[in-house]
Amino acid sequence: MTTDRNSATVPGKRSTRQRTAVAGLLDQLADFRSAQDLHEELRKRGEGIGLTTVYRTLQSLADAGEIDVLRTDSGEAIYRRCSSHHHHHLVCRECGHTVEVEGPAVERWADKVAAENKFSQVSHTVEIFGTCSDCG
Amino acid sequence: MTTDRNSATVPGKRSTRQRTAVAGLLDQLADFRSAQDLHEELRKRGEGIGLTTVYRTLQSLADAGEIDVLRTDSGEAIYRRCSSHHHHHLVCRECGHTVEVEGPAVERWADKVAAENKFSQVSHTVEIFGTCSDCG
DNA sequence: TAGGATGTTGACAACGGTAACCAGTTACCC
DNA sequence: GGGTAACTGGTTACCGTTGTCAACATCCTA
Repeated sequence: MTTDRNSATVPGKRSTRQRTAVAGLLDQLADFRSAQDLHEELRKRGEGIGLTTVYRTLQSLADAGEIDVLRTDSGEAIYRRCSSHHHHHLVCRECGHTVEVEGPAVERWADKVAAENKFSQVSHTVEIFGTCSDCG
Repeated sequence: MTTDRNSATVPGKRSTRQRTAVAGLLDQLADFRSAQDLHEELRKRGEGIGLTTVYRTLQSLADAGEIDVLRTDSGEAIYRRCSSHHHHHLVCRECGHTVEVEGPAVERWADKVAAENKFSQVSHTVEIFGTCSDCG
């Protein structure tokens, strides 16, 4: 263990009850969730926390690379605590269940395509959506 | 030529001046553009057309598979006329310049990963973003 | 080709997710 | 413990997008 993953906070930020609660909830959940979803869950658990604070906290966690952000078809942002190394996702459309996947060949392919077309500062999004065996 | 690509309209829909204008503009543009962007461009060209109509037309074109839809980091939808076969995009973050790319190996990889995890009805999004040589 | 049924348009209002504001509160450092 | 700078959260504002509905255009039929 290189870092303390639980109750992980963003360096340079103060440790508050609210931030701890958001980080802690994300640690427990395996699926991608929307900000409003997380806010509702926190209140359901008795955490007094404002929606604004949830948005702010998620944003700073995302900026710090602590969590991953995806967009649903409707354009809503969804968040999930992920491992720190580069990876992609296999996400169930029904329940949000997520599997982290790796594809070294895909990384190489993307870099090659970008280079062939003289693009620089390359990033890519690769997400696979489907219906998981529980929902199938 | 199997189908008439220019002035392409959606089957079952009436052919109106506004729909023709939107489809025609998309035919001319090589880059991904937002609905508001397209609306502004059409008005600049003297086309009387409402923003609502632009949104509706883009939606029906997208539903019919006539155009591709992507989401920017900010969640805004952007649209582009694309070839009909399955492909992905290499998109310039600065100017929206787009290159259609293919990656058979990526398709196979995505299918394999999904199958290994027992996911069905699989789709995937693969987009590469970077800075093109003109903007670099 | 006229006339009507029905799909389409567009100004406007509403909506939903997200971000800005700012006064009150809290964590951190000495 | 006390000062200060960061944080919180209710509220308001924002922005992309969609719903509404009366006026209108298209297309079919006679």
